[in-house]
Amino acid sequence: MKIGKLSKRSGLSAHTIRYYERIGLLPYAGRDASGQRDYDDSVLVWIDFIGRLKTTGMPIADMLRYARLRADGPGTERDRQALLVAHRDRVMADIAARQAAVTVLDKKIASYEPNQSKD
Amino acid sequence: MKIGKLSKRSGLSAHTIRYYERIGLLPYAGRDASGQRDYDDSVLVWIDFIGRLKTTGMPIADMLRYARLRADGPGTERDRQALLVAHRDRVMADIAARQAAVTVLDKKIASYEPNQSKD
DNA sequence: TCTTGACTTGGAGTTTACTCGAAGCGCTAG
DNA sequence: CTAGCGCTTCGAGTAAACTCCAAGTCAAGA
Repeated sequence: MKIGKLSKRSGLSAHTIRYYERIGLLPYAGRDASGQRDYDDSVLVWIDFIGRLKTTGMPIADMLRYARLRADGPGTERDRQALLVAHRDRVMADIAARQAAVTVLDKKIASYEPNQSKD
Repeated sequence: MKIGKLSKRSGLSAHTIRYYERIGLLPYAGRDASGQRDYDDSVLVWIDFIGRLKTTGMPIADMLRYARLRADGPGTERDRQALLVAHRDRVMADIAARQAAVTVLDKKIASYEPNQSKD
């Protein structure tokens, strides 16, 4: 699969895919005879995972640390787990803060309601 | 209250407070005899509210639109409500996406657990 | 054969939201 | 009375994460 196809399938722009490769967030893709990147489906799994990290607000620098541990292979599992646990805890706190904010928003929204039921 | 005190009480830096005033997110503060900003407590309520909007990822441009409607006074309630409702819906979708991501993270975290209970 | 469109690289530009610096003025504690 | 802190304005600088551009290559279809 070439970069255009991967772009469509992953939802990332071709620009972004090259950028991610450049900074090391995506593994260096093999090139075909004419120098174009050639991907197999397995990269989609990784892109989906880093997409989850991104959705939850992890900075690229942290994703890179995870990616490097992963690339270092066996022996790094504990570190990888610790990294994810710390992140998950931050995410849960963040979700709680957003939910609290929604409560405030809901009150404000209700306050704009013409109070039609006074009985 | 001067800017230093407000900074401590609001959690925003003095720089940020001036920046917010400059762009119109905070109302133009009255100055005392020597030209220094003088605040009363009511501004804290507004700062708290825009803090909620910020927590939920609203861009400053959108907060500005809300702030302007608010400044325009009566007659804009419907627009303000609509703006907040649209935002709240986005926030709820966002929270759901984060929660789904946490589920994925939890699975990944569990997969790093040395599987000690096999029975 | 010619053209079209996707691809390559390196580097520059963009957006958002701050964040800081410079130069200067005024209140207050020692 | 003077040192120093906190304030003023305006403008420049920063960080993150893309996003785009220029110049060139390559393969496939009319």
